[in-house]
Amino acid sequence: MATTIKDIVERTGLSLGTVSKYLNGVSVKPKNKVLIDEAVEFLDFKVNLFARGLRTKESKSIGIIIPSLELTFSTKIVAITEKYLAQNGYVVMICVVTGDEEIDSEKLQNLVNQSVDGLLVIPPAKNRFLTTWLEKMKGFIPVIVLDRYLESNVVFDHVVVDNRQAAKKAVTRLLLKGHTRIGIIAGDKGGYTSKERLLGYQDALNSQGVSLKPEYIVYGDFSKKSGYDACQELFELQNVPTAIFVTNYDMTVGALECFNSYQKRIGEDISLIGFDSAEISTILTPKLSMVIQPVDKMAEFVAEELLKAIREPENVKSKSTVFTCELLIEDSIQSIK
Amino acid sequence: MATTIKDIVERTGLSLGTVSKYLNGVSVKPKNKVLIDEAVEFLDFKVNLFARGLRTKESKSIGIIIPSLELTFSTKIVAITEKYLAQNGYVVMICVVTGDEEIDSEKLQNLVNQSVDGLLVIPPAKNRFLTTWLEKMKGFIPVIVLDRYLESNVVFDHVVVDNRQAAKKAVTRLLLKGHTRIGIIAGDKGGYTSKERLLGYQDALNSQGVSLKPEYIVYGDFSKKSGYDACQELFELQNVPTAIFVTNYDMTVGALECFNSYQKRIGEDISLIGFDSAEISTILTPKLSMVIQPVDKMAEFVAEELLKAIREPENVKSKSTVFTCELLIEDSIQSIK
DNA sequence: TTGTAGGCGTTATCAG
DNA sequence: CTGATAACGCCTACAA
Repeated sequence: MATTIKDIVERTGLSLGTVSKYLNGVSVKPKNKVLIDEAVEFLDFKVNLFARGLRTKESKSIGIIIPSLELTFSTKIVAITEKYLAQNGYVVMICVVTGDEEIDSEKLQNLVNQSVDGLLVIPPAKNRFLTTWLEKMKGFIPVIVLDRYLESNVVFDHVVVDNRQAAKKAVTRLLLKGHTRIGIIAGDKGGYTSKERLLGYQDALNSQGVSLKPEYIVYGDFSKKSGYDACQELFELQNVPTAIFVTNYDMTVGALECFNSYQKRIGEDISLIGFDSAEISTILTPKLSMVIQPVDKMAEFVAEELLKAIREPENVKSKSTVFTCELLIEDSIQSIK
Repeated sequence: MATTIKDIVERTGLSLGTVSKYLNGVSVKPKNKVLIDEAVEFLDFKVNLFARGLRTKESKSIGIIIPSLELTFSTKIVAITEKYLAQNGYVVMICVVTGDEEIDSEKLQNLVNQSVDGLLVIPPAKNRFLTTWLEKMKGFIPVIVLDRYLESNVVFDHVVVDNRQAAKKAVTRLLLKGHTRIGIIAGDKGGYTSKERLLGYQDALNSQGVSLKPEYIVYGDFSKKSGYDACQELFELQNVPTAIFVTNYDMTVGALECFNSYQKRIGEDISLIGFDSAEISTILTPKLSMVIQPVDKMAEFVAEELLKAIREPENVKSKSTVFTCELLIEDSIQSIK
């Protein structure tokens, strides 16, 4: 392995400084340029990032902290940012956090030990520990937080979606189709995203003058299983809702399974709107209506933002950026006759 | 940032060597132990992996090379290995390769520049370039190849699934239900996985004495769209098959969309067996029959294997490990009356 | 534009 | 068991 700058020096007869400088973009005599290029090629030279990092403190790597890789949302964010960052010479390190402090603290430790140049974070529902950890990190490297706000006195750079508006739009659509008994499968009671989506639900009811029935609000925890359970709860009400709004992807899958178990037909028996992934929509009969987050745009935005922050740390100001969701309407919602 | 061993030295009055050794597990006087521990705690010392790496050549990181993050198979492998490796102090770097030589070569370059300690590879269909690149790497760090064999004179450590057997089992099941007009949506013509699964299909027909009809074999490229197109092709045959076997996840999704477009009912109109993901199975009505790869087991196995290879490079021998798929039977296949 | 030399934070060797 | 000292490979003043 290991051909070093010294080898280049030997082959070219130039000095260490000159070679190093050229390798870092400082201009040298055209003749030497050719000389070095040839040597680099011939010796198959690669910089040793350890040595470079020891001096520069830069690792050319980005840490991505996510709650799971089994959620299309996180996965897509990773996929797209990886592509973008790679184009700029960065490598992406994955760190899946669970919310369990003991496990997470060690993993985060490993990550920061690698001296990542920046952090992209999709916080899990339970993020107390992560938040305080990030507060410490923020002093040293850029941190961008995606998807949900962190409850912290420190101001982070946030990129989120207009959850409340999106939920309102979805539920309003149901109302306009004549539904009044509308169930909502909300996320965990405390969570920001969860709260916002629930507020949107209430907004919609309010603005259409439909009264809120508490039994139609069921809480899950954004997991598939909780979606199933919540859906079941709704099915077993005296007055089963005529439409259900599920507020994230996994719970949508859970609810669909529940529809299956109870042999309820989507649309015909009960209308359904899900969240997040268009892909799942198209394989169902009828197709599923969905609130779609602009994941691609968001991912590209955060990647750009992060690179900017790394390159020009001086003029970074933490701000909130809000993206708008789209409503995909299919036959899974039908009019009440 | 940056508290270094020197700071510990200052605080404890010990020497650099002693502190470093203790930090690396060499035993020291109990009294000094306490002293160092206290200082580490107090000063919040963290090793600088740049400096360490410069000496040891180890980065405590693993590179994972995958064709996509949007395939459950790859994603799951990443998720599970990340968990396992993290427990052992390793960090995971993602590198998505496309098959496009120009892009890939740069990304792979970045990855190896990070001096990863090992490589976990799920090769894309087009892997000529990757293969020659891996051949070079194999001399320096452990490489484990997952999912498909590489066509190379160099012997790699391979972990695959009994594709042929699995396909045979699936198709046999269809035959036993009385189907004789069985379509197969195969992957790309050249690919290893693709070929094996097709061979299994042929095995099944042969062993049941059913003659092979070429028009029932349609090739895709393992992408969703190609699954749709292939399925369409089958639908438009004079003699539409009574059952279809789709040979990977994405094409299964594509085929399902096609069923939707053509208003074909799964099971009732045409029986269907898909590949890979149990999750998708349960949200459909009727549930989808599937060939299920033991992803979890495989992932854990490769992670262990890789760590072993890193720790004891001396007694590594490249071998092939084959895992067995399971057949999940649901109502998406029905008997021919 | 080029060359020289010092140091980044660790580990490893070798005496003590 | 402990302590000094020399690398590891690169960048970056500074001087030429």
